Amino acid sequence: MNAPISDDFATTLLAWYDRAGRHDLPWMHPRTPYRVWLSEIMLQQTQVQTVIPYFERFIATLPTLPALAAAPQDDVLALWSGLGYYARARNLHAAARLCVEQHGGDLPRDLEALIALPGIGRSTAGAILTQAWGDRFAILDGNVKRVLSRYHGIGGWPGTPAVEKQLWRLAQTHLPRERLADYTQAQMDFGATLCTRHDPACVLCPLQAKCAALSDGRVAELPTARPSKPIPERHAVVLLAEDAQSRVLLQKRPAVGIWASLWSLPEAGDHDAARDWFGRHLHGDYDNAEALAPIAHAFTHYRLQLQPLRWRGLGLRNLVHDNGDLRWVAREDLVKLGLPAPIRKLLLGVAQNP
DNA sequence: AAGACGGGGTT
DNA sequence: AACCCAGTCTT
Repeated sequence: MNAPISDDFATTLLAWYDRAGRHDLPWMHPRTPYRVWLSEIMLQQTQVQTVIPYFERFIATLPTLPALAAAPQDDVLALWSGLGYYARARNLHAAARLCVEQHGGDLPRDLEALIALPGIGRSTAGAILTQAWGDRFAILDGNVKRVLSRYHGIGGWPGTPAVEKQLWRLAQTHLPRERLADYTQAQMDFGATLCTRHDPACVLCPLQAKCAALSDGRVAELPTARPSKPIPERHAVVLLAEDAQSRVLLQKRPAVGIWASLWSLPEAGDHDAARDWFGRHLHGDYDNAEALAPIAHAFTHYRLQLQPLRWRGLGLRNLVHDNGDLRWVAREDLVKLGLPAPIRKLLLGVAQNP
């Protein structure tokens, strides 16, 4: 199956992009491979308006790929702090170091070589190659899945391999011969601003005459939603220990699991475990704790209830101090570390209410 | 094939 | 409260 010489879908989308698309996003000026890559990683599962301030801060601090490669992981995670999906930051960092070792400090201009880097899958590789160099590759992100599902009337959850394979084939078929960077951006903008999940602006849509979902009255039900599952709830106690200088005791989380490699408060599964941890690490009276307001934090796959307990004027037991994963941190140094969003919020709140 | 992985926004 | 979003990685 060969792509048509001139695809009406792509031509129409490009014309729409010229008058209604976004042409001034921060990573477009200048549009370098490194900036495109960083933006695409940040944009995975995250919307443009959320990404922009993080991108600006990140690129101002680490303006080049070699600068990223040379940075400590804690600095990279601090720049990512609050954006979520922290594996993206760890993979980005590792990939930058691989580029320095294997590709002369540049991002490779090759689909398979890009996919071989951690954090870059087929869609992100295509987005990088089209936007950085204008090469001819397809993308298949959430926007494109939604647009193609509707335009072609494709049912079935796009997360299933059969549906995804079909969508990839259609995405490939529609590729224009020219203006690949604009075409990639056009699809994203079209999905994000016109062909939205809820209440798409079909009345304004330049593809309305050929949209299968619109003519069949199936716009609202395509693409098929992910099967829903019950969300479990988990509870934990977090220990907010302060020393005589009001520094906070932080612990680096393990390299795997939720909030991997971020700095957080010491955490225990329940009060017995919290008391045990306190006794082994700190001088003072566990029962002298001040119970702060519980924190509710929602993830995609579970809900977390955190009970913060606060002590002041504590010291570490001599034998446990500083094996690398425990650290007293001054208030003003919190911004230098990668903290989970709810922990950062808690610590900033405590700082304002001493 | 299914689950893990964050946080913010929308409805 | 449920669902969604510029996905990728692990098992």
